[in-house]
Amino acid sequence: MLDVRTLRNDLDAVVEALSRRHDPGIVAEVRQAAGLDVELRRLSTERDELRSRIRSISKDVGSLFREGKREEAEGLQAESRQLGADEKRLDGEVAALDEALRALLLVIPNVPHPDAPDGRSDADNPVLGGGGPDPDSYAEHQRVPHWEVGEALGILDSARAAKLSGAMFSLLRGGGATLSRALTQFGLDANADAFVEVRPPTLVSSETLTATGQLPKFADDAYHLERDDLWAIPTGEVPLTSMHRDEILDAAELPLRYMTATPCYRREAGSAGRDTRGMLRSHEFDKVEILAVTTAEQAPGVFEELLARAVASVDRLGLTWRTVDICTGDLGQSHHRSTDVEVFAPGADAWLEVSSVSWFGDYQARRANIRVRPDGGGGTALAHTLNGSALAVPRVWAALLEVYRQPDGTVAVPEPLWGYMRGMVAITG
RNA sequence: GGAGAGGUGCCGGAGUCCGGUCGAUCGGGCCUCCCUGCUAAGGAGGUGAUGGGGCAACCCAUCCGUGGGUUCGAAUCCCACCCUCUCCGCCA
Repeated sequence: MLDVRTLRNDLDAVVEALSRRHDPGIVAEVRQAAGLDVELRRLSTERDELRSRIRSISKDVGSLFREGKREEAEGLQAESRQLGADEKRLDGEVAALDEALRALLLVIPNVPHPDAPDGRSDADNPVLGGGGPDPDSYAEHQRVPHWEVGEALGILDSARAAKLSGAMFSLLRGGGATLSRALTQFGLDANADAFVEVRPPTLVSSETLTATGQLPKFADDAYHLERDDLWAIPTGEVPLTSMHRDEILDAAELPLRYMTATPCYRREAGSAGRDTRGMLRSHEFDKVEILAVTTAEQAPGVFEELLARAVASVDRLGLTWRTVDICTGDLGQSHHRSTDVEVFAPGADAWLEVSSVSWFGDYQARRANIRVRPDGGGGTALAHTLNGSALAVPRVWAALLEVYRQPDGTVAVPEPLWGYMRGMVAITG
């Protein structure tokens, strides 16, 4: 959520920044919010003045009664009753305005970072760099899509997954299941030097899902358990960010770094028919997430660190990777600046997004009310939050199946994973 | 799921029966200063958040789990809900 005060003090700058998202509706919402804010302050000042008078009259009533001046006190009571009626009416108006303003602020997206490249869609995202084998260097036997490789080896069973839960769920077995778990462990171990492992709840309250920005705007994308009013998390970012909700942190203890391996649940409401084959898009998948809570000053450096870590893991696995700078039109609602990491899947002949490293500025911290007390003491400031996938298990799993497919149809296990595979160095079905 | 106890400031803990001078006693912690070879002990003062206004000193409002209600006035009375703890039940 944006700071209303920036709308108040420099509306033009906010409008200019948000217009880079190339969505005219947003600008209209911002202007509307600025108008509500003016009205809200006018009315709440009026209300506060009334309250102040009521309080002072009430004090007088108390002392008059004690002095036995009953009649005088009753006169004041009548006056205060009158003021009370006005106060109640005004307070109702203020509450309604406040709610309207908050509702609007919750759907207005974050301002893009000045360095975020301008663009309208993912087609405009510039490639920043890359590594690993040349995408053209892959041999014929590696150009088989993972869903065929997996089904042939009997380690991916989409039919049975559909029997249990419907389309877009996956069921892994044997070496496929082990490989998936190995990737999770590998992703955690790669970051354990600097990140505290957390095993959070994966069913969370509406409040928690609002803090990170999924609610209210993207309710259709998440699974909701109505009876208990709980939501299945779409990413580990959700519980990790809310861990410090409504807390004031000491600047000296920042940055806080957390990592978590969780299942992620997504309804994929707008993606029916896209990537329906294999492991590329699924209602439930595993992911290792890394996250940091920082001061504003620390944020840019930590952003680079998270990105470097996301890249390091796929690079160690021997995959072809590239980083993509997310342009203003493709930036997520809460994102201030984002870089994606993609790996090349020679069988599917596609670049797969395996990580999105994002800096949220104070946008999430304002929703979540995560504050920082500066080193020398003094007033609090909002924290900055950043996160990224350290390892999105199914897509890396998919790329590995294709890249490491041998001419005989078996899949070699890359060396960094050997220790997690119970001695398996190849998946032979 | 059943029964009971409880949620107050950075922490502990009063206040709630009997509404007013209670943003809140007291203690601890923390900060500044004084005293003292150092440290400890001792003494004095200070110490919340949020919103609004003001160049500033400062002023106004809100906050005692949350939301309603009663009242001139609510931490205190009434209603609903949430959470924590203890015991019982159930259970990976």
